[in-house]
Amino acid sequence: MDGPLLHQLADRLKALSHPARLKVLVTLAGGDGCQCGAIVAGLPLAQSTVSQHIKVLLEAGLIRGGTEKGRACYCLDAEALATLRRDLDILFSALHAPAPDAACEPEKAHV
Amino acid sequence: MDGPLLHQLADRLKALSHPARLKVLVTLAGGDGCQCGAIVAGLPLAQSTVSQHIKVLLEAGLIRGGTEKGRACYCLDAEALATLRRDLDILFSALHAPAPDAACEPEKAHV
DNA sequence: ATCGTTTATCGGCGATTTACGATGGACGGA
DNA sequence: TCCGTCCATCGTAAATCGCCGATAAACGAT
Repeated sequence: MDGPLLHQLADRLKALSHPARLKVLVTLAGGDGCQCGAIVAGLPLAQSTVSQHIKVLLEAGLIRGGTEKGRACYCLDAEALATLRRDLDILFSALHAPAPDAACEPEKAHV
Repeated sequence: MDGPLLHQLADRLKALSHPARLKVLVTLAGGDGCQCGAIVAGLPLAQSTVSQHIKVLLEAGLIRGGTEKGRACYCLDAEALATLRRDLDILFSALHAPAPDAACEPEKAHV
């Protein structure tokens, strides 16, 4: 887990760090098809705003698609999502503290 | 995966969506102890900036600790990290497209 | 040819983020 | 006591974000 790797991971996490964008992903996975209209309908946001969120997900490489013939058509990039999931697993594995002597519990707060 | 859940997950992901903060977590897991000084030394940032990143992680509940006696002492919140990992697993599971008829490949780009 | 629909992009606004230096408090050592 | 170190906080500047309405492009239908 060195510098560039963390940077790249942070970028993808940033794309996920907004409820609207998470909802877009879940909606796309819902099989309701790929229409953008359906996505807009499911969010309390203006169409232009949703379009921008989609753009963020596209640029992060988490979804694929575009506008084919007047109609938009987006879908999850399963491969990218799998890669992200794997990278997160690596991160969380790296985050397993190696038996800390419990020397770090200032107050543990109102237990 | 409904609204509030996505919102709460997005908040935690936001805390992770910066390379410096990821590095802080990895450093804390490195067992180098909990010193803030060690963290600052490992980052190309000013001490005040690092302190703010630590604050973000604290507020997200991903790390615990504080300043005990002049010296700072932080450590990963293993429980919170485990919860986050589980929530991410739920998300990624929800993101498994249910056999999309491959009807969504506008151009697949320059293959 | 003209409309209505769908979607992306532009311009702008307020809020938030990221970064820094400076300041101040708490502590240990000389 | 007087420094030096360590850390959090404040104030601030620059950049980015999140949102919107308006607009424009592409298309189908009339």
